[in-house]
Amino acid sequence: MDDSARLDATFQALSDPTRRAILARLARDGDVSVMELAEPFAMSQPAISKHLKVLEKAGLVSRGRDAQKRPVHLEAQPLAEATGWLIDYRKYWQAQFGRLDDLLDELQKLEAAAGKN
Amino acid sequence: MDDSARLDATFQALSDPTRRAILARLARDGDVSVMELAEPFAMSQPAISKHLKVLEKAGLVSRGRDAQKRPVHLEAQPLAEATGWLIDYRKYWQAQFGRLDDLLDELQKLEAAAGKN
DNA sequence: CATATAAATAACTATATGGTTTTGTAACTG
DNA sequence: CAGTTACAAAACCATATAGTTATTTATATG
Repeated sequence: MDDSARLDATFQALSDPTRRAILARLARDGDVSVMELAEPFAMSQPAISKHLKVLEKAGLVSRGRDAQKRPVHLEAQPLAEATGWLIDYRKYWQAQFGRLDDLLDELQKLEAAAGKN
Repeated sequence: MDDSARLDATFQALSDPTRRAILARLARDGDVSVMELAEPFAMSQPAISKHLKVLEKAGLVSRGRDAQKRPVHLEAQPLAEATGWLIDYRKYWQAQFGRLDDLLDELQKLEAAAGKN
């Protein structure tokens, strides 16, 4: 898989709110089993397993083994690559916020208002 | 469209190499007509128009009017929001970059100065 | 007015995506 | 060994996506 295809897979994986929520959960709680991940969602276990397969193909998670459980682990490398792509555009989006600290302020407002996705 | 849906649309728009190339072209050359955008691709004009519709729905481009031409303009706001989402994971991906460029340096300085994290 | 250019729209096709329910399997437990 | 838990795999369905060719619309020009 070349760089472009990896970015395809990463952005595609990030384009679903369930998958972003899974990543957020892993960032908060560390490794989590599939059942524990599925619990908050109004969705069947196989649906979550499918989302995990998408995340795994993008390299955003890896799987371990603990008895019957397959703990899911966050892998940040693709997030770094996606960020790297976006950083090339910073001169365009920086202007939207004026200065960097304005960006941070804006982010905090967005998160406070949205309750973090 | 709420924050989550906007992120969906943004990441989904960014998940295609043709659309990323279009954004890169607009960042380099400024506003560009549809025909000029289509030229480098082995793809029909309607296919490019469809990609532009995806980008426009995500708010990543806007359209002007110049005689028959509909110049395409880069809109960076959604890139800022996507970057904002990724920045929440920086502690995971920071290690991946050796020497970071000025954005991240500045981010770290700001945070250090503010006594955060 | 007739024609050319730029782009959008329509109609169609093939494949991908996101969900379901059902079934299968690997590992523990009594 | 029988049952349970945790998960994956299969089969199916509806909708979305990415492309095509053909047609239409808007604007400009001879």
